[in-house]
Amino acid sequence: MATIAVENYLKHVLLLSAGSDDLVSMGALASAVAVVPGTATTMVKALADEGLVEHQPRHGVRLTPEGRRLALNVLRKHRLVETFLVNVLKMDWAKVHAEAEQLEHAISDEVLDRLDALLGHPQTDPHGDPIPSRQGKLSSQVYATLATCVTDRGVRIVRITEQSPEFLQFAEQNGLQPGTTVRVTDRNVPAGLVTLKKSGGRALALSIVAAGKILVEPAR
Amino acid sequence: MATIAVENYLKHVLLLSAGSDDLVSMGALASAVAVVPGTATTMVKALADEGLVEHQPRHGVRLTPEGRRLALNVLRKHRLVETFLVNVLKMDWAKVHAEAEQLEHAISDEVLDRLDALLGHPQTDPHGDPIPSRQGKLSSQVYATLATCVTDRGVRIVRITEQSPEFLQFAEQNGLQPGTTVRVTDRNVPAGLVTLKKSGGRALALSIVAAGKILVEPAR
DNA sequence: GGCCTTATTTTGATTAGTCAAAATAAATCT
DNA sequence: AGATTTATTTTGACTAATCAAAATAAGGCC
Repeated sequence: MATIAVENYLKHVLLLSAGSDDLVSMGALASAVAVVPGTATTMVKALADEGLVEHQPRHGVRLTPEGRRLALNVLRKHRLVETFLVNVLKMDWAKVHAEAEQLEHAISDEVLDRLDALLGHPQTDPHGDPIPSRQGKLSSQVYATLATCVTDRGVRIVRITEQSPEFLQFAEQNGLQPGTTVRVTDRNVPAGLVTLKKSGGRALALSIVAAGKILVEPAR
Repeated sequence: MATIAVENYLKHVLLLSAGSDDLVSMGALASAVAVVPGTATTMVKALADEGLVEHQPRHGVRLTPEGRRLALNVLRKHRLVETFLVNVLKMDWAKVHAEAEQLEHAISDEVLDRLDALLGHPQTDPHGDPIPSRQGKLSSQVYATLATCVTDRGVRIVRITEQSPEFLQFAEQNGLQPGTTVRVTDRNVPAGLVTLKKSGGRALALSIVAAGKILVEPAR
C-alpha cells in the first residue's frame, strides 16, 4: 500500500498537471508538497522505480496510468471528505482543506463509497471542484448542483440532468428552469433537505436527491 | 504533536491497564501494538523521556497524567468513529474496528466534537464500551442506550436518565419502563430516528435524543 | 559562443520506527 | 541454592523520508 507521502506526491503531480499531460517541474512539485527540491528528486526517482510516474531527469515528471489511478482516488477522498465536513458537519469552509488533507490518507474505499452515497453522489465539492468518479473519471467542466453549491450566494440554474417528465414538470411548476437565479438558504444533509429562495422571493424546499439533479453556476 | 506510533502505544497502555494503575508488562504491550519486544522497550524509553509514561525497567510501564490525557483522547476518537461508522454509515460491525484504527489518528478535535454532537453525545459505542468524555472521564460501568446499543437484539431497559415529568410520562405511556425488553429494529441517525419493537409486538419510533436517555443492557 | 542565472541532482547526515539476535536479569522449579 | 526457563533490554543494522549544501546541467543573454 502507498504511504501517506507517496499519496501526497501523486496527488500534487495530478493537481499541477491540470488536465494536460505536460511534465510537472520538480520545483513546482517540491513546493507543493513543501519539501526542498532535493527531497522531491529522491522521491520521484523512487516513484519511477515503482512505475507510478515517468521521470525525465532535468525536465520533470508525469503520472503513469497506474499513478494517475492512485492519485485520482486520493483526490476523490479529499473532495468527498471536504463535502462531508461542510455539508454534514457544518464546518467552516476555510478549515476543511487542512482536515481533509489528513483524512484523505486514512479513509478506506468502503467508507468512501458509503460517504459518497450519504452525500448523494455529488459531482463537485462545495467549491465547485469536480470529484473524480469511482472509476477514475474526472470531468474538467462540471457544474455544482443545488446539493453541493455554496450557500447564501446567487447561483444560476444551468441544466436539469434528470430527464423524466415527472421531474421536469415538478421543476417547471416550481420555477426551476435553466436561467433562473436562486439562492440556497439552508442545507440539512442529515434530514436530506435543501431550502432555497428564488430572486422573486418565494422559499422552496426540496430533497437532496432532487437538488443534486439541478446543475448551477455562480450568478456572476 | 504525537505521531501515529506514539498514539498507538499510549492507547494500548491505557487499554491494557484496564482501569487500575498497575504496571503493564512490556511483552503484553509489544504484542498489543504488534512489534517485537525490543521495539517496545525502545519506544517506551522515548515516551518516558517525553514524560508520557513512567517506565520501571524490567517491570513495566504506566501512563503519566499527561500520557493518560492523550490516550483517552485517542480512545475517544476511536470509539466515536466506530459509532459513526455503524450508526450513520451502516457499516458491518466486524469491519469498523480496523477502519477506526486508521481514522483515530487523522481526525481533529474539532471534527470529533461535531461528530459527537451529530451522534447525540453517546456514552458508549455499539459494543457497550464506554466513550471517554471530552474532559477525559471514562466511566467503567456505563450502559448503552437505545441510541447506541446493538440493533436486532433484545435489550432490557435499565434506567431513564431524564427525570422531567413530561419525559417520564411519555416513556410510561409507551411502555418504556425499566425491566421491559425491547429490540431496536432500525436506527436512522441522519433522520434522527430510532425504531423499536417491544416483545409484546407494537412498533414505536422515537428521536435519537430521547433514545439516548434510556439506558439498556443486553437481555441475557 | 561563452558567461551567468536558475533549476535540478548528488552527497552526506539526521530522525522515527522497526527487526534480529545476543546479552542480561528475574522468576520458577526441583 | 543452583539450574533452567522466561521476560526484558541492548546492540547493530535497516527503511522511509527528510534537510543542507555542494555539484551539475540547461537556458537565456549579451
